[in-house]
Amino acid sequence: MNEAGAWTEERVELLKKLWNDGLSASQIAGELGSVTRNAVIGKVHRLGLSGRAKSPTASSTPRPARKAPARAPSHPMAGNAGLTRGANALAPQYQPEAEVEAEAAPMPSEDVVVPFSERVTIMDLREYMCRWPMGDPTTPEFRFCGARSSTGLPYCSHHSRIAYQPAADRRRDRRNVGR
DNA sequence: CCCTGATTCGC
DNA sequence: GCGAATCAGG
Repeated sequence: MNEAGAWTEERVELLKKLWNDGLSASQIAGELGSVTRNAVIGKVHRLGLSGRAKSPTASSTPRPARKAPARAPSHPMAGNAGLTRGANALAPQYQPEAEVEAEAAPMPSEDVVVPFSERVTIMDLREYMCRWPMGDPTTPEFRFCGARSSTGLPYCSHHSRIAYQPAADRRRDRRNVGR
């Protein structure tokens, strides 16, 4: 029996295939199962596949050898509270590369349903909150989406798609993202 | 707040 | 060789 988590020929081939196809490490990890995205990335690098189609900024990629916390961080970052991320195996989006669809609707007036509980006023608006305007700005009932937005972006992932009109999202069968 | 890949380093 | 922890960017 093949041990789950062992890099067999099949898994490596699938890994290379998916990686070459443009899938993200987390997605590949989710597809393979029993492996985290870190494992996938680690294997990818080990195979020498790193950099499938990333920015040419590689030239300016100084790798200052980090300190030496390695795996035994005597003390975490000074003042880091609630930052418990790390091996997050998730499958968010999936974009092969040529997913053209004639789904270019004439802009459906965002019939998106945003929970009121999510809506916030300018006072409660945070940097990481979606600034998608909702309602009439001239009325006191004007609110913002308030959903979490990718740092740097003014809107949440959902409204970003509407704002920038990239393309339709392609759902991907997600497996157990346990570990 | 979330995600992405890249790198390091203990096992 | 493997992968968690961590970094750095988006």
